[in-house]
Amino acid sequence: MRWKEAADQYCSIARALGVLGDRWTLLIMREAFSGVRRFDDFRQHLGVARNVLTDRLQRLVDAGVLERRAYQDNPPRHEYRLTEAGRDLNGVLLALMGWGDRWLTDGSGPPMQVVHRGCDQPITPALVCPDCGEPLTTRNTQLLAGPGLPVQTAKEREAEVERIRAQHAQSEQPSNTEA
Amino acid sequence: MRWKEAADQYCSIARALGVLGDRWTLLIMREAFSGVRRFDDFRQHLGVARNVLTDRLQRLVDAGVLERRAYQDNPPRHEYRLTEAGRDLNGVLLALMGWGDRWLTDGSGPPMQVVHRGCDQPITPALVCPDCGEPLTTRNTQLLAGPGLPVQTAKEREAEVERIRAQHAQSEQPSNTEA
DNA sequence: AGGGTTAGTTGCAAAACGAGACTAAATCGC
DNA sequence: GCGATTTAGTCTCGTTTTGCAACTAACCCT
Repeated sequence: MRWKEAADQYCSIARALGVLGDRWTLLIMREAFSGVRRFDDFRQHLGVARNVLTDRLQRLVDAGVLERRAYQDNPPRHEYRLTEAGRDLNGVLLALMGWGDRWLTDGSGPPMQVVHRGCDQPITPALVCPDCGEPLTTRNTQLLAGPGLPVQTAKEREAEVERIRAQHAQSEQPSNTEA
Repeated sequence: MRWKEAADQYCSIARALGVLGDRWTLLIMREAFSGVRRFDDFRQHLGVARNVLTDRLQRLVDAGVLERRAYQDNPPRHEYRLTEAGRDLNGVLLALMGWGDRWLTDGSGPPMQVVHRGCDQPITPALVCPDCGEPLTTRNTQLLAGPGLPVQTAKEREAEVERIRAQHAQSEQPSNTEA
């Protein structure tokens, strides 16, 4: 995959990563969420090289995640603001933060905490079924082909899943009572 | 930032991205979630270079997200399996997929759909407050310093947030009724 | 013995990145 | 009025990281 092809894949994760999937982009978004709008502030907070920052901001603007707008005319100066699509990345960032809190802690607790206005105390955001409110896990969810997946592709994937499932039989044999 | 420093930052997003934040890693995890365990299957599904895949798998094992275990002895062959930390990335991947579904669609609908066993119909996972069940947005949540953040760092950040908030006053002036 | 399978390693060329110098246009201090 | 400063970049160059293809290793099948 030569990375332009990300958008062509029949997978929203791949598409999303085509926009967001490099070392800096999601950190840039984190800064944007914390209110940063200006080139030099992004640069200093992150320590990212100028040319790289230029490139990433441009991509994010192209992807419709940030908006470049003038905040003064003389001399012309621009700032980068979250669009609605950008604001909608909230969930991705919270999910990442939660995972980091749970698995990459140094023992002193989370560096930052989410507070829900109204409840007014630290929470750990939960990913739930919008219908019944139950938390979603690997075991109680399933990924099925949607309308955006061509039938041919769906069939090929189904066959591949079958082939791989067959491998699992082999691995489970060595006296493993484990799931 | 020279990328070893990710783990040292007082930010769980940065820490998480220190493990997951490159072009391939989250795609590798997507494959792992779909049941893939073997080197050559990862390689063929993703089209990633062998040496890069070797490196990424090793990092994921070091990070405790995947586990490398033998599935046969003669010749020795290994497979890569999700650990509990790996399985817990479910939320991150679902968040990414949801965002991609909403903002990077080609008009034909989502390629894949989440089905909650029990409800048995396609859902869009929701990120909610675990206490009251209300959906979390940028506007009804707040990030505050947690116990893992040194007081000195917290103070510095507070001052910086203040400086940046001052910039916003300038931007809002040009006859913008917008929030 | 020859070919196939699986999980890599190695070497080399191409692309991406990092650091710092440099530019442009206007304002600030004096 | 003049040099320093601010902001948002661009340019250059040396280092890293990738991608690709060839090769290795250890075993199986026929």
